[in-house]
Amino acid sequence: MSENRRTNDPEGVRRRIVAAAYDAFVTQGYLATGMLELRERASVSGGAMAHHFPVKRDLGLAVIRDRVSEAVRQTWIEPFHTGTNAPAAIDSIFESIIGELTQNGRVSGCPLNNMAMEISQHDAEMRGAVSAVFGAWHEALSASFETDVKENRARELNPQSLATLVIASYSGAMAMSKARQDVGPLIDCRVELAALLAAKYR
Amino acid sequence: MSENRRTNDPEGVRRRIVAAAYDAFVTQGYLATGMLELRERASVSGGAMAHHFPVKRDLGLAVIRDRVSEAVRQTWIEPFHTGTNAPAAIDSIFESIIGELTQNGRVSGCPLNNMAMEISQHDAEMRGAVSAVFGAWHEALSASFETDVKENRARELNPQSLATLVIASYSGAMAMSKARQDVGPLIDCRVELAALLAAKYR
DNA sequence: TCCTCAACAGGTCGATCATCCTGTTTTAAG
DNA sequence: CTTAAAACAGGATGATCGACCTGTTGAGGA
Repeated sequence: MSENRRTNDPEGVRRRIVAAAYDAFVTQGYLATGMLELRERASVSGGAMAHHFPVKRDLGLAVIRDRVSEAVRQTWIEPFHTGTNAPAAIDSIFESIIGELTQNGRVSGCPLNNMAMEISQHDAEMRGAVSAVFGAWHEALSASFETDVKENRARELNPQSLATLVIASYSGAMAMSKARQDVGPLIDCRVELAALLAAKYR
Repeated sequence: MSENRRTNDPEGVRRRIVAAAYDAFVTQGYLATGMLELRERASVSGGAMAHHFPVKRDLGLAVIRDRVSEAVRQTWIEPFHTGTNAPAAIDSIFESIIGELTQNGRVSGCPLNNMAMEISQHDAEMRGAVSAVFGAWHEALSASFETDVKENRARELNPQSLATLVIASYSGAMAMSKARQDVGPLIDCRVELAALLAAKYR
């Protein structure tokens, strides 16, 4: 009956906060984003914020575990379950990411890498959460390489170290592209990785 | 005659501030380091700090232009002027960095990459300074590759994109090593890059 | 010697930060 | 229906941030 009935939607409020925090952390950084700004972005009161995330650190952990890991999974793990071989999937991922960055005009960087660089020396638990996402990413890639070796699509190939190279070159290229605000480094790495993988897959 | 005679050493004070800021920015990050903390680290008064660096941004620019660029030059550009070919120099650089990180026990990351990730979306001028260092780095590497091609030590090689791959994979591997606090990713990339370059240089 | 300004000392300022507090409303168990 | 706890509202709080202020001391040119 009362008009301004109080919202009582725990999961929804929590999701709104985490979503707003993910956007802000990825585009501006963790430290550069204040809790007050997040309250406004998510349209929640101080009481609601304190209830769901008493300290900022908890929110950082939730963003990594819920959103960042999901983003990595969708863009870098899911494509390897479509049946194609690893080089084709990798090239397709680079292509779509370069396309997205080109059309929206600015490079905000790899979400995982952004979080990793800023927090890994401050908080051991957040560093662990970031490390776990890197681990899952690396595992998916190396498993894909290993499958290709077992099914004789490739040979003379170390799945572990090659997966590391792919992840590292992507992360580094994204960092360079972010610093230059230009997708050139990503394009270069796409070409070089494609040539490198083609050599191993023939 | 007076005992606590005031120090009057502009260059010295400035160098102490920039040195302290470089250490702090690289190990903790730019935003995580306060001006008060830097005053204490460099043992300078608020007046001296305000005189040399009225705003924090000026200090960030000085650190990038004086220290970060010099660090990149010493570790990643100087070795290519010793006469050896590019792959040998690159492998040697990886070896020494891995050795240093292993013996001092912790991974604080690539100074350039640390600064780049944190500030490139906040300040256009600092982003430009970071971008210039990346540019010098890339130019030195690609010039070294080009020399090797001209003198028939290598062929079928794109100096530009290959240089990007080397820088990106190093930066990315350093980011991963920092997140995991383990030099494994750097070792993997060293091995993979050595094999890749060996194939192009035979 | 006088004088000007860079160099430095020490403290202060408002703003913003993350966190916490009291009080009220909703939910759900008993 | 009662009641305890979760969910939320709307501030308040001390700490810390970057920036700045007035005053003093040094160096160097006229």
